[in-house]
Amino acid sequence: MIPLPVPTEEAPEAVSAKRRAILDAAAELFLAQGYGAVSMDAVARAARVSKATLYAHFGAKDRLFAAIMEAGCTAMRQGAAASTGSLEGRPREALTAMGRHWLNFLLQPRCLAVYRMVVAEGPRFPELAESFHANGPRMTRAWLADWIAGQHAAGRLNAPDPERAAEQFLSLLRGDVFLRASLGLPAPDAAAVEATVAAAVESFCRTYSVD
Amino acid sequence: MIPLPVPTEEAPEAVSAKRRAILDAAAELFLAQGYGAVSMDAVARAARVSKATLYAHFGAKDRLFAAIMEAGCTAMRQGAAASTGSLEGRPREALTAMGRHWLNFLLQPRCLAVYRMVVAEGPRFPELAESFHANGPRMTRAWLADWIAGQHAAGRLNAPDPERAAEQFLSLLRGDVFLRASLGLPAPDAAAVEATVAAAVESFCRTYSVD
DNA sequence: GTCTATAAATTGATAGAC
DNA sequence: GTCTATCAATTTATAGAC
Repeated sequence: MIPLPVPTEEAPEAVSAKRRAILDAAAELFLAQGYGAVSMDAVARAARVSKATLYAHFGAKDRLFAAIMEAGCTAMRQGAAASTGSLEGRPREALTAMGRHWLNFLLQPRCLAVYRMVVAEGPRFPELAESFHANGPRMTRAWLADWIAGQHAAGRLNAPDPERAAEQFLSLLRGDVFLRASLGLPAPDAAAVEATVAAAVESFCRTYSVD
Repeated sequence: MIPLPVPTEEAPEAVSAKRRAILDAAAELFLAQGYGAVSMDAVARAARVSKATLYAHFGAKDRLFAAIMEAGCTAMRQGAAASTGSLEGRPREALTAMGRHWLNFLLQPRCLAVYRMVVAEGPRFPELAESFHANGPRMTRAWLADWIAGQHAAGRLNAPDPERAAEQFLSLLRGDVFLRASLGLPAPDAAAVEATVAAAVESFCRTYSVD
């Protein structure tokens, strides 16, 4: 399981302690309670900083929020890279390992919180939704499609449309487990996750294996 | 066949005109802007009603919101019923018709808004998330699984685990199209929708057709 | 039931001292 | 850069008249 790094936009050395405290506190509050429910007062209190300091670093509430979420999108990309990087061996084994890795990444509370915020505040922050999709789902699919294309060329898979095949595998992986988790319903147990991965791999292989 | 519950919308006669106006105005505002961004003042203004009247009917903001969203969940069930009700004929044709219907339903602005609100406010309204999942995804899957089980028994499909098969078909249907739409990104065109449905049906049939 | 008017608290944001 | 103190606007919610 990949630990989702604490959202950090700037190099730790270059960030003052106050700014770091603000970013940490704001990330925790925003991701837990949403944009509208968090006041600048609450952020200042949690960061043990005055409101004036808060506004000295980030000019407005929406700019602070955007900074937090942008960092969250960057973290998404790291998770995607870690998952797709594990594509080795024959298709069935490679997909099982990658699928297990990716789904467990998606189900992390931090990752779910980022997803929830992007869905919730998409209309208010359009560029945030685009950044999230580009760094998360689109990038993962591109990497997976690239691997599938290689397997197709090598004759180990029969997938003339790698992008579509990648999309389908990732959709199968999310399944009801991710849907429930994104709604905040009780977390699924490890067996449910494993069963979803196994079923996704089985379905994918039946669809795209060489006959 | 699972009994098809009749949508329980409040009888129009039993609802006063003011209450109706409040519900309509609040639904439009909440679904468009979210819980935190909508003030009771704005609802009263949009419904052409005083705030005191608003509070006479619904004691507090969260109760009004809950009423709106509960109605939204009921609407989900209607959409699910309409989609799964069209399962007729041979598997491939039935699934194509049902899939097209269901995905187009999911992509409606109203449906997306409900989904977005449930995801966003799930932590604040836990019973809302449960109601949404029960009336939407879970019910659709149950109906589809029931149909799949019938096809399996009739020897037209090979799906020993109908619940899993139904989950996979619905996951394939959502695909990237629904993901993008839920994030508020530019709406997909009809061709993309149709291609997703066709690919889902193709994949499902390869996985679960009788050999 | 419905309204006008207002209470009481909180919000995002700033001025000015150090 | 950081603080205390405060502004003006807005928030949820409620009295009291009709």
